[in-house]
Amino acid sequence: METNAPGLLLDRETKASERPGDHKDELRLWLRMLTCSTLIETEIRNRLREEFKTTLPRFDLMAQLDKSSTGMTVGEVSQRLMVSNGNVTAVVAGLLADGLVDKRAATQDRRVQVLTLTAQGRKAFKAMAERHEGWIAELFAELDQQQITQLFRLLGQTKTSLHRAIAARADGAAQGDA
Amino acid sequence: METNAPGLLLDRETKASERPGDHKDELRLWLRMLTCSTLIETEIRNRLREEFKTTLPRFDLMAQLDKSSTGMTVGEVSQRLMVSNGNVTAVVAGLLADGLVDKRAATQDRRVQVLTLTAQGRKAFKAMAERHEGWIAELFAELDQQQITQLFRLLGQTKTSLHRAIAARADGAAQGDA
DNA sequence: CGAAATTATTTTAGGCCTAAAATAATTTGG
DNA sequence: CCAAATTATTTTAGGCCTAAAATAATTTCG
Repeated sequence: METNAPGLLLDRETKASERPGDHKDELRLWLRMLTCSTLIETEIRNRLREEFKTTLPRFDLMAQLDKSSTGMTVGEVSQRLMVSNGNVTAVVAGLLADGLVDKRAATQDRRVQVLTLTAQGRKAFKAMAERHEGWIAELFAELDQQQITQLFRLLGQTKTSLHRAIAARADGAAQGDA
Repeated sequence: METNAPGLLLDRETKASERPGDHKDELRLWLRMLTCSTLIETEIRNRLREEFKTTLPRFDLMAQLDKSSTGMTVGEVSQRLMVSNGNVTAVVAGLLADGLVDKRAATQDRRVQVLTLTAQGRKAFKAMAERHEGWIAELFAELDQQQITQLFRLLGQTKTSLHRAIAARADGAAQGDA
């Protein structure tokens, strides 16, 4: 059961109580998470390039559009992907040139550009998404279902913690501005 | 204790046994991990820019050099940071210009460029590293020591799984070449 | 109504990053 | 020895990404 026996792992990894003001564990955790993310991202980039001659940003953008039947605005895509508006504009330009995405001004508010996948885009995405899902499963293959669930849950708590810490600091900065 | 009561979370998240060939859980896990990494990375980039007028790649490169007393070659830094040699060359150019890093050809093998932090670079890094460690702790503040340890361990297993899957595919490709 | 403020997107300038080609130095094997 | 192969780094061309400024359209409110 791997019970965290005191005197073994814990002694070497978590003696926070003995080191007040020390936050090395959090740092090590972050570096390890970054390593995992980078390994996955790099591998997926390579495979997308080799098998589909495309890039991760393009794939990610198409994935967002694929989830929406009615199309999405530049701003919505930008928020979902956590990238700038200008970046969406640029990536969309490439997809437009390849006929994978359609862009048109909304009829009621002509500031807004609505993006949708073309039929070709939907077809291309479907093929890529299927392979992509398999690649991810391959990469996580050594984790069993329980570990996946556990990791998913811990990352959920991490996400909550991050959102709160980031919001708290943004509030502080806004206060400072006033 | 959050015991994973069947019928609640598990029913919605992990019915892999009922969906053969389905790998949605791994995909969701990856997307959540990516969200966490991106949130942290973006926040750290912003704080480094606002408080120290520097960038994450520069900070990361200085962090590597700081850990080495004798200096590191371009290739070693490139491997540790998981970026291309060319990228190291470019980032180092900026740090050289700012007097934070020193670069000199090794005496015994003049192909090799040895990088070290200057006194100014070490001092600047020390100040940033201290703040950086605090920021990371802040971001993970809502996780207790046990959750940190657990997450660290699960990510360790993930890392192993990733390395094996990536190596396996590289081997396959090498076979295919022969 | 119409000027000012707001909102959505694009443009611009600049840094990061990669793969592939080029350069430069060293090692190897005939 | 010396030509070929190898190794380390840099250069090049091009895509991604951001912040800030610019543009364009809509909304608000006096």
